[in-house]
Amino acid sequence: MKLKNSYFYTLREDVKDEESLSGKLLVRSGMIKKVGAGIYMYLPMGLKVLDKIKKIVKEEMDAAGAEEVLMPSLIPSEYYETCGRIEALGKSMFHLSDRFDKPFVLGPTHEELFTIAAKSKVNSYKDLPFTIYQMADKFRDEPRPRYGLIRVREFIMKDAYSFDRDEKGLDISYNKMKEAYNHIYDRLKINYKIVKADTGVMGGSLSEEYQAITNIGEDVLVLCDSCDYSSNIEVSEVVSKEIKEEEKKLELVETPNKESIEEVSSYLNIPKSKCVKAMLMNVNDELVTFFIRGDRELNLNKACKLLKVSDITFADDELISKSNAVPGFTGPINLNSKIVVDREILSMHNFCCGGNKEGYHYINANPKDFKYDAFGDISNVLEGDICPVCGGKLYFKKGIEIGNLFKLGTKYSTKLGLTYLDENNKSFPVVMGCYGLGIGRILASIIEQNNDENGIIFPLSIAPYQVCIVVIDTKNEEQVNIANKLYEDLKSKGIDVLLDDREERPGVKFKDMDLIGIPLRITVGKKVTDNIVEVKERTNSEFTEIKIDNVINFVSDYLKKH
RNA sequence: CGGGAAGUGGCUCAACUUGGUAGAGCACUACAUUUGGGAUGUAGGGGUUGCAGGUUCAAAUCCUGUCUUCCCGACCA
Repeated sequence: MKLKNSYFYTLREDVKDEESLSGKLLVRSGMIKKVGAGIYMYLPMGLKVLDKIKKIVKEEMDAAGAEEVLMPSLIPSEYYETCGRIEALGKSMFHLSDRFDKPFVLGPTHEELFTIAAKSKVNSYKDLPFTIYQMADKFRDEPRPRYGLIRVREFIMKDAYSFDRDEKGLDISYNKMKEAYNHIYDRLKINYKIVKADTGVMGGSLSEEYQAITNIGEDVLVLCDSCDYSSNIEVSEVVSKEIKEEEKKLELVETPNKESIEEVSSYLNIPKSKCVKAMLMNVNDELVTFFIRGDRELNLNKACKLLKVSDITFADDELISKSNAVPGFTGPINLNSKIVVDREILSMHNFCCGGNKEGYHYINANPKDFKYDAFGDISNVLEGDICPVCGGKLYFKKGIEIGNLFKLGTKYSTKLGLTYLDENNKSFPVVMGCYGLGIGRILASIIEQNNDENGIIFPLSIAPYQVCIVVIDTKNEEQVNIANKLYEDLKSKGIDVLLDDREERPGVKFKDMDLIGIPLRITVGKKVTDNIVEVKERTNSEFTEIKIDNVINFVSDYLKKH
């Protein structure tokens, strides 16, 4: 592509609309433009990168034997009713209706349609297994779109679905996809981790996430310093060691105006880990008090699962007033509300907790001192906790979820009647897996991971152009001719090349080429009279002088090596 | 939805506190001098100050409402 007479533009300053690094760089480099919160246009340079990511994904999907299809985005609501997902997906679905008031949704995820597609094909066990996928827009009414392309409301997702006769088959299909994903993220040069995760609204038994490691990450990844344990904090198991000690006598002590764990702990000089804190919550309009160790946080995801509910919120004053709980001084002893305790509490001794009386806490409380309705692992892991696998020490990293794998099982096939007949003419539901990956989010993650003060540093595999040629003096005919010749020659070799022939000062062109992250730059300047041009890598401040005749070979070799 | 911040030429901001009819930098146009890391000078073009209402002789500025965007919390690729 030649930049003169092209749409290409860049901005010299950050826009105030974007806070994330990748968002700023994408907008400044003219790759995307915001239309509304979480809605963006992809402009030529950005689309070029997007297409390269898509191409890699497609190549690996095809290599894994998956076949591409395309599902609609506009879908009659009834398709989502069968599996109860209008309810499950709730407000995150965009609803609309046609002129006859028939309800439609914009597809937020496509398990149902893929299951229905599979029904057309599957009758016998001989029709299995197979995997189909698509690369299409998804629409989700996010509560809070943010961070540029990282959390948007309309996005391109590659979603694949595997269909097998049994769990064993699913394992094979699943692992094939996992391998394909590994190839994809390796080729994209992403620094990622695979972590265990929650199955969420998709349902099923196992979920693993591909997480790009970045500081802007929305997820906390729990990793172990001595084994390869890795898990999203939302499902990471808390393992605590019981410290045996002799039980002392329960005592109610005065703690005037000391409400928070922080205050109580320092007032009584008891470590936070020897305090128990109460979380007064609303579970289906019933007050439930959760008790966890003072230095931990309640994990709502785990709590919901334990109680088999979909939502837990903070209780309001009215709900709290129905019990004898005193906010700031709530403890499990003689509390008349439903009580759920973290199982860790049951192995603690002589701890401090609220006295259910304004200005009082108990010390030396023990599990035998109170009753509870349920217990389980309901709090978040802390850094330094014990690894549930090897006993090593856990530490955290932040990540952005850029892909995931689900073992769906038979949730959708059962509800939608996707069954096959086995060798004995017996009918069974098909066992499904689903595999998603966000194209735009991958783009954003790569930029989050690869940049410097001059802009984006794209890996060769997805750079909009592999090589750019900058003409220093566009009025110098010789320079222009040489640059054009190099451009044509590189192009004829199938190399993705960009010619900056704009009538701009050299500095402007250098800055722009750096900003958009082109890996290799050829500068055509004064030395053309000696048959010399310069070649420079985006990541290197040094350049190499090269005979014009050798440029093609040099570039070809470079691309082969990297 | 709760909490915080902000909407002024294409972009970044000033003027708002203390009402008097909008200004700078970048970008753009023309000319000149420049030309290897976002040039300089001169002269220009471009804004119903998010929208609607109100107060006032007079509103970017004060008041009310409303919309939008960003940031912090519950969702997810």
